[in-house]
Amino acid sequence: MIEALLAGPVIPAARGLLGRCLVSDIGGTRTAVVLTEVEAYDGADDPASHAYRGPTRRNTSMFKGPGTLYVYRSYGIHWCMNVVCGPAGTASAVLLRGGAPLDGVEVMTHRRGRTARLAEGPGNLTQALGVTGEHDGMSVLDGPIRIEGAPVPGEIVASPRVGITLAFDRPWRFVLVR
DNA sequence: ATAGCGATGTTCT
DNA sequence: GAACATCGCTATA
Repeated sequence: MIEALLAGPVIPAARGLLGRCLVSDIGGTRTAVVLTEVEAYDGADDPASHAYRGPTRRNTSMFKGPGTLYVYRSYGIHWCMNVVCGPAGTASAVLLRGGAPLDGVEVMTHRRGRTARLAEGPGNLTQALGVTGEHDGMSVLDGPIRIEGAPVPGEIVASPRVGITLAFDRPWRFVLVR
C-alpha cells in the first residue's frame, strides 16, 4: 500500500514512487503522468535538505505526516513539489523531478506552451500538472493531487542528486528506465 | 551541441 | 548582500 510505503524510510519510498501514477484534478480537468525521476532528501540528517536547519515558514509542511505535499518556490520563479515521508516530524521528503505524460496531454501542452518535454524537470512537472503553492500542505492520499495505482515495472538507476552543492555524493537520485 | 545568462522569492550570513 | 533542490532564450561552434 502506498500509505505504508510513505510512512517508511525515505530511500525505499523514493524508489517505490517511481513508476506510479501522479494525478492532478485542477480546474475540472484531469492530468496525469507516470513518475520517472525522483530524489530523496533525508530531513535533519541531510545537509542538502531544506529541513536540515529546522522548521521555517517555507518548509512547515515537511514536518507533517507521510503523504503531505511540500511545494516551494525555486529560484523565485518555479514551483517544485515533494512528497513527505516517514513519521510526522521526520521532515524527510521525495522531490518529484519528472514524469511521462499519461492523461490530459492537451491541457499540459497548453499550460507549458510547448509539446516537447512536457513534464521533465521539477519546475516543468509542476507547471504541466498545474501545481502551485496553494497545494502546499495538502495530502497526496486524498486531495486534488494524488498518487494512484501500482508502479509500472522498470529498471531503477541511482545517481548523484542534481543542482546541489552539499552532500552531492549521495546517490539519491532515482530514474526509471523503460 | 554546449555555454552563458537573466528572472526573482526565501533563507542565510 | 549572496546563495539557491531551475528553466529557456541567446550566442557561439
